[in-house]
Amino acid sequence: MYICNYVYLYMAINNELFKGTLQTIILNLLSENERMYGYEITQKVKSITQGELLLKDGALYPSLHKLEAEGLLETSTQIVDNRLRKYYSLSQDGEKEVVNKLQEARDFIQNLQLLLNLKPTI
Amino acid sequence: MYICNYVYLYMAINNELFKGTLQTIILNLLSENERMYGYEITQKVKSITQGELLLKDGALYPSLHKLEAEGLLETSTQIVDNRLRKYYSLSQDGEKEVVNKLQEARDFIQNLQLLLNLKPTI
DNA sequence: ATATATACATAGAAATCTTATGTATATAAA
DNA sequence: TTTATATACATAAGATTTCTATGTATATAT
Repeated sequence: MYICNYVYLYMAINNELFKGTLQTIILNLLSENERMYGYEITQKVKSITQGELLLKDGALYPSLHKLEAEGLLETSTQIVDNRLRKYYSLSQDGEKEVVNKLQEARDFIQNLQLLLNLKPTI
Repeated sequence: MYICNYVYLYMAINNELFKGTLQTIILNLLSENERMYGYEITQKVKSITQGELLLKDGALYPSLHKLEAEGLLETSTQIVDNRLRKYYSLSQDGEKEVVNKLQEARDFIQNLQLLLNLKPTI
């Protein structure tokens, strides 16, 4: 446990920049996977970013609960190997919303690149 | 004043995503302009993003003060047209830090694009 | 005259994420 | 066989950032 926490502290990059992007990330992952459970999402994010972004429990679960409360996600529970899994999937509203969120993210990246000179202005 | 606020409310896109990027944006603007004052930064951000990102006073000034307190910015005041201007410029530490922040931003954008499928995974 | 633009500043509220903590089972390693 | 690690969920308290609202003051355009 101790070692584990240390490793995390040194691995985790500055997640500050990811603030506000979590809901979009979750919705997008669920748009390309019929259903996922929380822990699975954590691992997926970790593998996609090669360990650079580590989704914390304290951020993920409240975010999932909020998206469900907003009607964007639906859930179903299942017991696997004696452990509970809570599967999340996009609702109809969720499928609409992910399109909007992705467009917002594109605009955001575009503007950020302009502001930081990370792209030729054309 | 009223009309002005309304216009702002309807123009401003979801700035949620920009959380955490403000310091990097400020430092980068100052790395390509010898010195800038607060209001000038606001206008610059507005023009670069074609009005999509509107930097609020309540975010900008505290952020400038914090960067100064951290020793990344230096200031000099000047009176122009009977109005006070407080010019900010990068300190030596600031010039080093902007390099780090820009690299973090590049990594962030790269990872976000991977997570949102906004780029071929190659 | 009045509204708008310029120019700074700060306090309180809202939102998000981190840290810390809790419960519980399965499996690999010492 | 004890210990650590991985799996799987959850929440409360604190930190940080940004937004909203408010304040002061001058210049300029209508």
